[in-house]
Amino acid sequence: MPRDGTVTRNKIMDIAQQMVLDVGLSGTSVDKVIDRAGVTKGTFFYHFKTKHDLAAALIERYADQDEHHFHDAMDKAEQLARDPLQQLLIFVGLFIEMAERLEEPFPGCLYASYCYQSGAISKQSLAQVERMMRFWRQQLTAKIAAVGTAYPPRIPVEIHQVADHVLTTFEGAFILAKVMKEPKLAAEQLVQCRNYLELLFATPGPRING
Amino acid sequence: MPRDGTVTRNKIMDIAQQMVLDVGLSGTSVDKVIDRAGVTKGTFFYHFKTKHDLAAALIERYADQDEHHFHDAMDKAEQLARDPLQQLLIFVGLFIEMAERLEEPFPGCLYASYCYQSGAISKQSLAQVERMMRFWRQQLTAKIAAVGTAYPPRIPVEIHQVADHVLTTFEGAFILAKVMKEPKLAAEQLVQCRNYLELLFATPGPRING
DNA sequence: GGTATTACTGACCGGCGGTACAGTTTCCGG
DNA sequence: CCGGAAACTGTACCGCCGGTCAGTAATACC
Repeated sequence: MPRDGTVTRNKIMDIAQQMVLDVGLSGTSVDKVIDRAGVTKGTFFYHFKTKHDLAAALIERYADQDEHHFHDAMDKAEQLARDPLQQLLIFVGLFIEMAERLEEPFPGCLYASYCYQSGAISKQSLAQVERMMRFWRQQLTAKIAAVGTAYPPRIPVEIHQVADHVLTTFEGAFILAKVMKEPKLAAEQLVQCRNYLELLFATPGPRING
Repeated sequence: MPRDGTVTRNKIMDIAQQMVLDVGLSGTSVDKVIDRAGVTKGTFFYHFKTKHDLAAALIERYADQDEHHFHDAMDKAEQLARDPLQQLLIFVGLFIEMAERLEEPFPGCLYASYCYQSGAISKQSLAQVERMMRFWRQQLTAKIAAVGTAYPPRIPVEIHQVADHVLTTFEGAFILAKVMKEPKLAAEQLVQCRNYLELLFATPGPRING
């Protein structure tokens, strides 16, 4: 047998994540996972002590990827512009571009999946989800605070609530897109979010759109 | 035994809905439901042919209540103002008031729960969820279209996408609030949504906030 | 070339899951 | 007061579920 077990481990995780996003963690049976992955039960429990262990591994990997996506987009945005408002709008714009590329009804967000099964998820995995949401809030709050000093908001707002609205839009849009079977919906809703940011911090002067 | 079975039936449904929102449908076992409801298994399957039958009954009842809430709020808004923009802002405002009253981390939305378990839910129940979301879209699109003719949007938008943003905010905010354990978050995010509507349709003239 | 370690197999188990069903109590119309 | 429907009970069934374990194949190292 080959020596590198990470291949098998990743295959199991890929299939499991797919299933979790489809039927939830409780609905995802080990039997079905190993069946689709083409491995035996012994293999599964060699890589993961328990089913909760798998769930923890899934959310950890997902959070890692998420954090990388965030930094990639933010770095890119900060390279493309010096003005904080432009950076913010570009940041959201990059995710709009990504969302626009989606053709089929995409799987959804693992954070939301865990959230709506919270009673069946370990405290640690739940804490990981919360940590990631606070990460988004913190990072975006910092950026938007910088925007706010340069461009006074046209309506008095709490900066961190504006930051939260970006994540809110993500999570909400995923649900709408899934239910309505309209992949484009995610991008459309992010556009609304960007519109809000644009209007909120727009200088009253010349013109907004162009 | 009492003749009115609807009491028992409702008790089962109440407990089941609570559990579904906590652990998902797959995680909600009939055994636990009847245990908490204090009835026997036979009783359960007298009222519901199958577990999927219960799920269908739950979403049907939920949709009914949802539709009533919608109409209640819209009727009230239309009574309190004649201007469509004011009606729209009041409509959202009424939901903000409701959300502000929440003290503890509230249960969440059944639509979202079903959405993130779609593979384990019957086509009919899923169709019901989709129908309700299209109901919201349609109703709000009509109202916002009226607003749009009176107040030209400051950014060119598709009206139905603006309508969708209200539902998007609801669904997204529920998730954030649950994960962060901040009940107030739902209200805060609806405020952001109202801000967007306000800014989008504001007359450029005198002032927005007051 | 032997040995320790890693990667994997496949059979097995106790329990809980949803479901069926035959019987029992309650109540209402006639 | 009696038949019959509605509401409910108790139990038994069986498949699937998460998890265990003893064993085997392949490789890495010495």
